[in-house]
Amino acid sequence: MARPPSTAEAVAVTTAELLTAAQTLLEAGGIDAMSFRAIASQVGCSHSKIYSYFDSKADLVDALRIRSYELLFERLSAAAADHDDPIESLRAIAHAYVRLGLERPQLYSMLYSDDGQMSETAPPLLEAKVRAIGICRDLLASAADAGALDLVGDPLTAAHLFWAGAHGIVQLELGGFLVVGCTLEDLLPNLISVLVDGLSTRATPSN
Amino acid sequence: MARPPSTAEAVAVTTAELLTAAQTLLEAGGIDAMSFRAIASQVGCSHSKIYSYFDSKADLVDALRIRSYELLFERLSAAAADHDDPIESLRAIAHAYVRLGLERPQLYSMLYSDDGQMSETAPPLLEAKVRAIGICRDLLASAADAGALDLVGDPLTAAHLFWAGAHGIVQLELGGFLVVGCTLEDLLPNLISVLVDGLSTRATPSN
DNA sequence: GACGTTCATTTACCGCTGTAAAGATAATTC
DNA sequence: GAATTATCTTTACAGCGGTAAATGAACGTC
Repeated sequence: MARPPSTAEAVAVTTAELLTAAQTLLEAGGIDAMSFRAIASQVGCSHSKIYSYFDSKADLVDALRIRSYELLFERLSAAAADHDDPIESLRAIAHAYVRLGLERPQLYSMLYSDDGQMSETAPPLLEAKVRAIGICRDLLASAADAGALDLVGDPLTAAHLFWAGAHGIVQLELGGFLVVGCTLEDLLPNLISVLVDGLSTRATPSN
Repeated sequence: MARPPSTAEAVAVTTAELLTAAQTLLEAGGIDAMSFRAIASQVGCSHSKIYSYFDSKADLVDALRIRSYELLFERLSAAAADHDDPIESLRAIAHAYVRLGLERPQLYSMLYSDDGQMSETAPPLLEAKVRAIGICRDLLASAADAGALDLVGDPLTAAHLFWAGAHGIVQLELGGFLVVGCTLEDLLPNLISVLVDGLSTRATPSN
């Protein structure tokens, strides 16, 4: 009777194209360079077309956040899989986390920029976060089970301490907050050993 | 022979008025509510007048950042002065830091929002940061001197760990990143004790 | 094959932003 | 009062996110 709507596939393809263009612009020129007009120009369409795929700019940014959390998840998973010892895996994911922040600062900053309040796309965003921090929590639990760590609190709280510390260090570095005399190369190993030591009731100093 | 330029006092007064209006708007309605036109409307002048006192919006925001760092410095100083024991002062400033973030989220978020690159007003901004973190560094040094803490690294690095951890926790809370089952009230005491314990070679578990 | 119908896209417009230049005002000296 | 100069307001502009009307293209039906 009428023209059938686009297939879900076609929509997904276009959505991915838009997100890729947005990400490219973001990483090349910062958040201000990621305008609807610039995205449209990049993919060769009008800016109004984007509204057929995202209700608002906040929604597009949320979708880009989810995508970035999945990238983070992959990086952390790969880093964790490189080691058998859970403590070594913890070190590895901490380094991988910081590395992502340093290599792709604009993408990283976007992860934590709260454009006003939580948007409607919040549930999948939360899932992406939970999966990412779940890696850290599971490693801590494994380390505790294996006796390599005497965890005082629960693993989830401990994982949040790792998360907060790693994020804090990255943000201090990216924002130029590190006071002269203190470098990220100093901070990261210190943070890891301090957390590993401090999270144990019987602290055993490590390197 | 001609109209004399405004006195430095008058300029300072108007500058302060503009900053106060900007801060009010920021804390009431978020960063988007802090437009030049809104600021001008608040102080009763035209929006272009602001350019006689700040070269750009980035400069105005930088000035507001410096002002906010001074507020942070005062809060931390007051918190530290409340105790004789440097370790207790450390706990106090950590709580004061987090409290400021929770009480004034918009102001706090602005402290760490890097509008593009470092602006021209960077030097005074850096000074404000150094003064703020200096409080923490001095307390750590005092604790180490008094034998209350066996500091492994130098106090400045340790202070950055406190800073990074506290900032990370605040940002996780403000951004709604805390996974269900983990609250800020759990995290903050944990962070403090973990850092205090972990920063000592001979860790002595505390509450 | 021409016709409506329906979706997809473009065009045009709105109010807003930061910014810059032009015009008006106010304050001083002669 | 005239001239001068600093300050302020007005006006204008390009770009933004967002919306609605106008256009274009693909389809099922006759």
